[in-house]
Amino acid sequence: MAVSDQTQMAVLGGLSLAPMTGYALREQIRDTLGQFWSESFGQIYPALALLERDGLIERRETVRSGSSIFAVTPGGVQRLRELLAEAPAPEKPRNGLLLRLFFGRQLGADACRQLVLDAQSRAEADLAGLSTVRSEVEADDSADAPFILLTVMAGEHAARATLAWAHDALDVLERQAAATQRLQ
Amino acid sequence: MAVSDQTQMAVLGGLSLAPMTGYALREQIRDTLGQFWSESFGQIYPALALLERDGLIERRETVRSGSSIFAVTPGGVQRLRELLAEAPAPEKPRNGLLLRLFFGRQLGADACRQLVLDAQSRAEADLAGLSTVRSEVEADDSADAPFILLTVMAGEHAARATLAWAHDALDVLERQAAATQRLQ
DNA sequence: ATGGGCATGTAAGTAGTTACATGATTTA
DNA sequence: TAAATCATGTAACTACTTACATGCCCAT
Repeated sequence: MAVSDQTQMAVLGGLSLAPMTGYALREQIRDTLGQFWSESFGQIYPALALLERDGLIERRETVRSGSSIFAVTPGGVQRLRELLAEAPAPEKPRNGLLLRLFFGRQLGADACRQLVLDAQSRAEADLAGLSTVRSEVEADDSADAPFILLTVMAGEHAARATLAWAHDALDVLERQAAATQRLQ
Repeated sequence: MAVSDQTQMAVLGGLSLAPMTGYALREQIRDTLGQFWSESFGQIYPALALLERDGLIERRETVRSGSSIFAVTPGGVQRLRELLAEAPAPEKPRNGLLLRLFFGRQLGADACRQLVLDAQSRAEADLAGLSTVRSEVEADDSADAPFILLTVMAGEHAARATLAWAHDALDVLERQAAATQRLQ
């Protein structure tokens, strides 16, 4: 199956930070890129096979039989730069939360309120997690650190925006509930 | 082909606001839900066929031959409420901008700067568009309006967060460029 | 020795997009 | 009357996920 440019970019990029196994790469993507990117096993291994075939990554032996460390070759770095330079694909958003709120009249104000509270909790948890990541990134003086910090900052701003929105949204829902009650 | 619950929800929801043709529904989804939802023709028509088969929507004749207005039936409203009550599917994020910035060391600080500036422009445009939408929603005294307002507010908070982040990010990139220059 | 985590890979299925084909109606 | 727009629908394709199959290695 064809492997998309997007997936190749994530795989080459991940391996460019440090050579590792496919398994470790998947954990790396889930744990450090998870806030804004996702790849599944079913994408990663075919991508590794393709990139190896094209000489963009190479397999290094490990002590453990049946496993290998993948490292980006000079050609792979070149390819990564080309991929990164492509314009980001326009996103096709699918925000289940906002879709439900949009049709909130059918869902009911109480359920909407609960959805907002859930989003609030998630944003609080994200913010806590990001503060840990920020400390790590700030302690890291590698050349990658300043760029990684940009993505941490994006997560923080987004989470704080969610908290501020949740506050306003609960306000609207409360006033709306009060107005509905008056009509009854 | 199977039509996902998500698509059925968007289609039923859209038609619940007002009966319309499939074509108009697609425009409605693109123009009013576009900030947080997307559906393509290839999904909408099969969904309409399925929902009609199940008696959840009905086809009303129009003057124009070969076209029909679709309206939600009582059973369709019931189904919509069930779908809305399902927990939102966890998002699989794919933010091409943040992925590129994460590997910004390979992309280069100048290109990163340009990406941030582009995001800033888009956020400004979004904010301007949303202020128009907000006026419309505030003037609308239908029962749907307060819920639609919640999604408008979410868009506004997200856009303002992007602007604030862009400011900080340009700062980081500038300081980083200055630091790099000192080393040369 | 066995259960759990590390590791690689494939197959089947799902979801969604794009491009195409067709025709009606309106408008310039 | 020609072009643009409204309208419906399908087929081929792309991308991605999930579940499964397999085996290694370490700790208990």
